[in-house]
Amino acid sequence: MKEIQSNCTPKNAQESTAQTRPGGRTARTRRAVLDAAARLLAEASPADITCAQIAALAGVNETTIYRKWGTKEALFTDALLTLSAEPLVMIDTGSLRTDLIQVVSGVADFLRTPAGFSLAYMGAAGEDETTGELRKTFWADRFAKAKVIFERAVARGEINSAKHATLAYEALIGTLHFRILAQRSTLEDDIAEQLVDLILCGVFGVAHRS
Amino acid sequence: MKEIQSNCTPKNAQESTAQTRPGGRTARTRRAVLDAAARLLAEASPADITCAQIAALAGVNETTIYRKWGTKEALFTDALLTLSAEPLVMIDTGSLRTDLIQVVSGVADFLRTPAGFSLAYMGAAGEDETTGELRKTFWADRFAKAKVIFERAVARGEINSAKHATLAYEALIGTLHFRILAQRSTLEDDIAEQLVDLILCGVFGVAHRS
DNA sequence: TCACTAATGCAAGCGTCACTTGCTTTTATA
DNA sequence: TATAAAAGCAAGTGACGCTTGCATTAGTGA
Repeated sequence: MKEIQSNCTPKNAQESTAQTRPGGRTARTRRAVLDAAARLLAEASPADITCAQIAALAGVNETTIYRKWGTKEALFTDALLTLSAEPLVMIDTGSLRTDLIQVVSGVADFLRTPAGFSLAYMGAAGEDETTGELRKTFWADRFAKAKVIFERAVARGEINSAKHATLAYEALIGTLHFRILAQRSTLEDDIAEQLVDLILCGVFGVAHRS
Repeated sequence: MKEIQSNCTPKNAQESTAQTRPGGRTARTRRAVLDAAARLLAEASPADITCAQIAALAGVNETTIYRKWGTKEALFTDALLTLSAEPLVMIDTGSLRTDLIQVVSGVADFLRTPAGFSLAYMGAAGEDETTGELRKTFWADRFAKAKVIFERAVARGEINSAKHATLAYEALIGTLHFRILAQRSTLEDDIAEQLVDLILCGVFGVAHRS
């Protein structure tokens, strides 16, 4: 019933007739809507934004939105993913600790922005199938990238195995989300260092220092 | 405008006239509604439950709900808090590790239930002032209790200071919430041990063992 | 350049649901 | 037993997600 094709994959190429027309206008409209959504998400929570507002800001008819995305949630998911897709550099900085700090502070920076909050919010509150699909692929991808960091550390001889990569990454990122969503509190500037040191050395290790 | 008094505190006792009448019927209605809400929350997500359903199941008029709680969200918050208030034992088990495992596995058990999921969900997705107030006091209370555990560990000589108590607790519980909400995945039976060992010994400590 | 049709606009409407209001009825409680 | 708080009842409001049928615009292949 819901045919969501945010990317222009002509899935029903079964019979000869179905032609898509992704040139000029379609792409323009799509971008206008996603931009409008992003701009609104920078000022309000997804729940408080209506499709009518997005359509108006994008200079597009509301109907178009529903025809292209199917549901409001699918649109937000698309918009937020577009925003979050860019960064997340994972450069080899020479040590597990600095590698992790780099990633975690990047995520923290994003979560401090309204768009970042909205992405976390949608991830937690979304109910659509679209969102469901996405959760799996999104986090699977992140965990895979995190694993690379830990495997580099194994190669360096810092740790013996990377088998705690996923749980450690979950703890790092999960704490950030927990702060932002469940507590609705802020992230300190040095939250990345704090967390990484805790997860790497543990309470015993960290607490014995001072 | 919204006068929510889930507990029967006669806040407007300023002038002589305002009388509350908390006897029999009021308490009965309140309990019926909270029970109905809890029963529905065991089968569906808060977003999918309507006040009409709750009212019907409780054998109460919908108007009564709005007069007593003001908003649907406030009602759910009240219901879920009632459910979560009971357990959370924090017995001194003799070591920091077992103390933490006890608490974390208790929380994990709760989060595996529909009510537990709903509480986490409401905590993350709720927008009401009611929910906002609650977030602060709820977590402040939990953190205080967690701190006690760490202070016992200091007294035992296990660690030097309890200053990482809150962050460690946030990492433990945050990871559980992150699993349940952001990933919508499950919690393994031994998730508490895994997490506690990670947070206590760190990746370095745990990874070097095997 | 022109015909074809995908993509969009437009207008009207549907259904649900949170929430309100004015009035009547029930029932604690002094 | 009288008073008024608490609950019932009925009707309604407004917002909003989403749909539909038809007219209009504009890519695209010939």
